[in-house]
Amino acid sequence: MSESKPKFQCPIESISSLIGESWTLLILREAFAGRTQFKIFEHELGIARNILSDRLKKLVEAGLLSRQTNPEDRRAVDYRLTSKGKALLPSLIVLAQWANQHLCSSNAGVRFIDIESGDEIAPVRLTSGSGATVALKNVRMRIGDQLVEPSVLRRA
Amino acid sequence: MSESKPKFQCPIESISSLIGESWTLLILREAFAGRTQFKIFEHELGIARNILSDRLKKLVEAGLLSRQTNPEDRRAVDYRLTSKGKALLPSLIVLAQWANQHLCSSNAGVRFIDIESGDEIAPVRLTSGSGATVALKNVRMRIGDQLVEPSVLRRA
DNA sequence: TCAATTCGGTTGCAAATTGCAACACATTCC
DNA sequence: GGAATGTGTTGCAATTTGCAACCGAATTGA
Repeated sequence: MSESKPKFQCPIESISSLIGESWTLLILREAFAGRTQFKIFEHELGIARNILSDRLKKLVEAGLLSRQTNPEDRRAVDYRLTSKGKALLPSLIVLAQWANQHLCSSNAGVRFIDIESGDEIAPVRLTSGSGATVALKNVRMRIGDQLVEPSVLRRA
Repeated sequence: MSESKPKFQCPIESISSLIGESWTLLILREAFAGRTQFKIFEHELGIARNILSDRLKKLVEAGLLSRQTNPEDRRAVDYRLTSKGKALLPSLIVLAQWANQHLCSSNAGVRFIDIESGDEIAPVRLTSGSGATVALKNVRMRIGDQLVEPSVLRRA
């Protein structure tokens, strides 16, 4: 009764079970900002320790973070982004770009820059196989081999 | 005691308060798939009606969805993506691309295509101002005017 | 025309999740 | 050795979610 579409394993659904949980996206932000320690996560986020513990465990299980005792202080633990976790950075950037444009009036928020050029990462473009830019209105969702309604972007 | 960084309004934080809530991302998926009715959302997602009601209200308040009585059946309500909501599509696509690559073993999930070319939307690239591709390892987070630790992408 | 059905909610209550504070265990510092 | 630190865990209160029953307005249909 709870699943009406068991046919396809949906990527949005699977990622939703990760970042759709409270705190997880913010923990990832901290990880991308270079934070690795439990104590730092706790302090930066103001999150309850049991919840932080739970989220870190889940992120490790999901393979986004690695958990390793800090060699210099064996009380401490380093939570580091795995390559799988790092691969999520573009998502974070696109989300931040959207939020900077549509939610945060001031532009003082988090930004992402290319250390080689010093430039800020440019607004992400959707492209087709040929590399041509694809306009939002020309994007359709395909589920399995079936196109969903073209009415999605009809009205405001 | 809960906020240690009140200086900057963080875009990740603001978007986390939206899509970091259970169901919201899935509701948006359904909206992008062209669904507009309460009853359909409920049926497709298997979500409790009070929660669905709450989430739709929040999405309308946040300006991602518009709420309009259906002119043909005045019992029904159309929830439609606003332009602000539509602008979130690239985020959804990038998240889905990540999940398709890193979470969903089978490639049978949701996909996004360009109706002009018929091609699937290509993997999103990060670019600098000049349009050159930026490698993940060259991306740094900037908070306000301060670069955060360069150690982020150090080890696996 | 008037009863039954549908749509989009709301309400009350049980179950699950989150937050808080205290505790525990190993390591490190002094 | 004793105190402090880092990373948890545990128990309990508060909040959120899920479920089922109810409700009013609009529609259907006999």
